[in-house]
Amino acid sequence: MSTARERVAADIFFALGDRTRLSVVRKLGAGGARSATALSGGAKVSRQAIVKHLQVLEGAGLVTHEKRGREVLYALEPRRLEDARAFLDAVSAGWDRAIERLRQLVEQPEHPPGGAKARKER
Amino acid sequence: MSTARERVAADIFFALGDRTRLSVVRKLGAGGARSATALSGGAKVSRQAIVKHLQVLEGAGLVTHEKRGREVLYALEPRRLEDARAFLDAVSAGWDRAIERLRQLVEQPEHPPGGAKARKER
DNA sequence: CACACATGCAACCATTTGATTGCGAGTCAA
DNA sequence: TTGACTCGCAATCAAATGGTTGCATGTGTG
Repeated sequence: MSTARERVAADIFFALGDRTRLSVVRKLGAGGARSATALSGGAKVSRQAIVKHLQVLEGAGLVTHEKRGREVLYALEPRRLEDARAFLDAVSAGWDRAIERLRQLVEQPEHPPGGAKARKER
Repeated sequence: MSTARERVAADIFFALGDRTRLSVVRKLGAGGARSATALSGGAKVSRQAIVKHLQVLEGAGLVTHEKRGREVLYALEPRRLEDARAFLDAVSAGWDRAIERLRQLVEQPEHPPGGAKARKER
């Protein structure tokens, strides 16, 4: 039952599936922890928009926050990125196996398992 | 810069950031090419919903379609998954470097390497 | 204290998303 | 030809999303 893990993966991918959020993730990955105000500096959207995006990222577990005096620093959580990568790897691996099975069927059309799903020439 | 690539990555992640679509991707990865009707068999949504999701996936380059008689078979495009993984790797690598720089600053606050790069936090 | 700065909260808005339904058209087999 | 099956298109709709603005609160510094 990969349903639970699948939901987690969907949350992660959803969080990454926005240009503004992806830009935030890249900035955090490249430069370390920063505040929402600092992050909104180079962005084209307002600070509040950045804050909402950070909340989405944190909801997906990709980011954590820490109060530091009067400001709040957000930092990347690279383990979550690892989870996303694991999902991609799993799908890719399954696809490779499927391709291999298909090739074996094509190269050895001895006795198809059941239904005659053969293609017709017209 | 990386803006163009970032947009592509965002499209890929967006396409993967939906539970129904992610389920479709996993099914295609596990079982090979299938039609939209076949994919909607086990799903909780209608065929048209699946078709729309497949169009989103195809728009992100994650899936291709091929007409096969009266039905249309959709197949996974694993190279696009590779692109997504590459992005995750790049962010993780950048994060590792950032951590390393930070640790060096903490352990040796004497003379930072190089010049006055960008350690002006506000 | 007073001021500047950073955050938090809430209301509000336009657009997008995800999904449904109905119907017309193409394709295959009996 | 007829019937069964699959696909594509269009209209429609509720909810989510991304964004803004205004204002109140908290925090550090001179």
